[in-house]
Amino acid sequence: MTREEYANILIPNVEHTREYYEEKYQKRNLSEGAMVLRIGPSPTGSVHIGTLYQAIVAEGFARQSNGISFLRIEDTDQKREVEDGVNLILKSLENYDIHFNESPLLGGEYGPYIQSERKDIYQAFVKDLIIKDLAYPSFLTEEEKADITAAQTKSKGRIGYFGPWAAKERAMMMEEVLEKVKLGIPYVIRLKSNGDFENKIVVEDAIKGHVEFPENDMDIVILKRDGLPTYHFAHAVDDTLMHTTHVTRGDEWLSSVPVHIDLFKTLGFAPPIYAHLATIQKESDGRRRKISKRKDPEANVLYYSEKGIPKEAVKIYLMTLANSNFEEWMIANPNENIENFKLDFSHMSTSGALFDMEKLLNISRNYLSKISAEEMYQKTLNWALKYNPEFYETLKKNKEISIQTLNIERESTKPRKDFAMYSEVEAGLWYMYQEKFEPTEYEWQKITDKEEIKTILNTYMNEFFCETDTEEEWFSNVKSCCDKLGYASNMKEYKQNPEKFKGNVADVSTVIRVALTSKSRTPNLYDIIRILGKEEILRRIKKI
RNA sequence: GGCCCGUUGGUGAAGUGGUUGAACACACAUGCCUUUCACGCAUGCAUUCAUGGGUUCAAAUCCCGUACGGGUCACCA
Repeated sequence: MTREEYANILIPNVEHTREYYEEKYQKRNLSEGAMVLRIGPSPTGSVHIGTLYQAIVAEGFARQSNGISFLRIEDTDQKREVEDGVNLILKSLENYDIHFNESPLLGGEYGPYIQSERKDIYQAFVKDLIIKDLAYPSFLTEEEKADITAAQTKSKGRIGYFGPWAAKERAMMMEEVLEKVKLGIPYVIRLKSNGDFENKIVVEDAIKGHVEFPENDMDIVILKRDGLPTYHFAHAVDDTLMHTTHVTRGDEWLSSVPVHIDLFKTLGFAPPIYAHLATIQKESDGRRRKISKRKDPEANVLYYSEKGIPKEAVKIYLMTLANSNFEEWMIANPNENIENFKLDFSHMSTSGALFDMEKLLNISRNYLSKISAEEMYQKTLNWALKYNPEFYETLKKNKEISIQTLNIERESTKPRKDFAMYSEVEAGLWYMYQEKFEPTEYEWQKITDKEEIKTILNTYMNEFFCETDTEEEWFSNVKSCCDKLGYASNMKEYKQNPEKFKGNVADVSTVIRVALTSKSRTPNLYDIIRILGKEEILRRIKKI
């Protein structure tokens, strides 16, 4: 029996050969320096913040080098796959305006872009390795594996399937193997590693720099019982056939690099450039760890949608984590599109950053303060449609007043920074709506005496209020009102002799403010008065 | 346990042997401005770069040890 016939029995029904696929996926025709990067999420649910981070990085490098970025769904673990997982990923990334050149939806010359649809490709390469005696079937049961690990732990040796531990199965005769196959004993295919643990290999990681490892000598599984490849094998085959130039991925993969180098060598491939990104971390109970979807709500990108944290802010924040010089660049180029920032591996952190919600919200506040009131309204409306239907209706009904209110002190060089999330907008707008103004309490400050409040409001409305006043006129009228009632209209004078006055202009303004809005903190009172209009003001004052 | 990576204020960090008395941003504190709030402005916040040694005229930067943190050692990615 030839090795080819042998391989055919071990991996039956493989349509094409390795040569066929190598011929099919020709080198990409790209300009000098063009980078090809990929992002390979598993369809295990909604997108992780780390996946978004990697997507931004991969897409950015590709775009800036006139290269290619593509999305490849890594669904070789069918147990973990969730319903509609592929769609969830596609939608979330689209929502963040990350545009790949190739993906399962867009297609492309190097597809399929879903690993489970590439089964034949992997098997063709595995078959080739078996023919060349570089891979072999392994019938090891769970118990046998556990026994090996136990023995290795006991003798304080290295853990894994290598050297003496693998010798027996490595040396198994074809006949013996075929007999087991005939009996229906399940098996996987393992790599027959030629590595030597005593040898050192050196890898130049684009981020971590010079890293030295012992050579891999583990006979790792390359094809699982279900006929699908392991991550390691799929990585070597796919990134070669898809002509990836730079593999960006989380640094939890760093210690797998020797395995991957071994695989590339055995397959006769040239390895790509690796760039291991530090993972985003989270601190809990005084310990740092990788941010996790299971434990940390903010690890899930859906969280930001729900809270109404703008996607633009999330992207900016992730950019500050990606490149330490990004923030400075952004301050120096306030009107530039962030996509024009040139990413650079040398400015990427080698150690994982703690996720900083405060910082994100600050970025968000700045971002939202700079967009137009119209845009702010529209974005809030979009958010509310999905997450706050009641507020959506109110917003829709009160479009003009909402935009006017959102515009208070906005179109200046130093706009207000009231909102970090769309979900906060309601708290800043409700008191402006006629039908919603049913305050449960008034936040009176220094002046709380009912009679005094009444006096102030009546005097102001009857003698000093004029609907057509400019802001200067308006405020000077407020001051006149103060003079009449024994309050200081000039703050400096008041500070010099506070005992000479009942209070000051701030106290009087506050009474008017609280009477009209129920709140002690609001944007500019003059603008609020203009927006509400005389009729509504009178109604609100009468209410008190 | 083996292997690997990391360690500069509360946080992200700049820093590549000598204008660093350690930038910048967030947070925090105080003050100023001010009709509230927000904005803005000013000041403060690491006598020191995990730690011990070494090299050097000179070290956060180079070398070695130690400690601590993280990752990995699956038919998961």
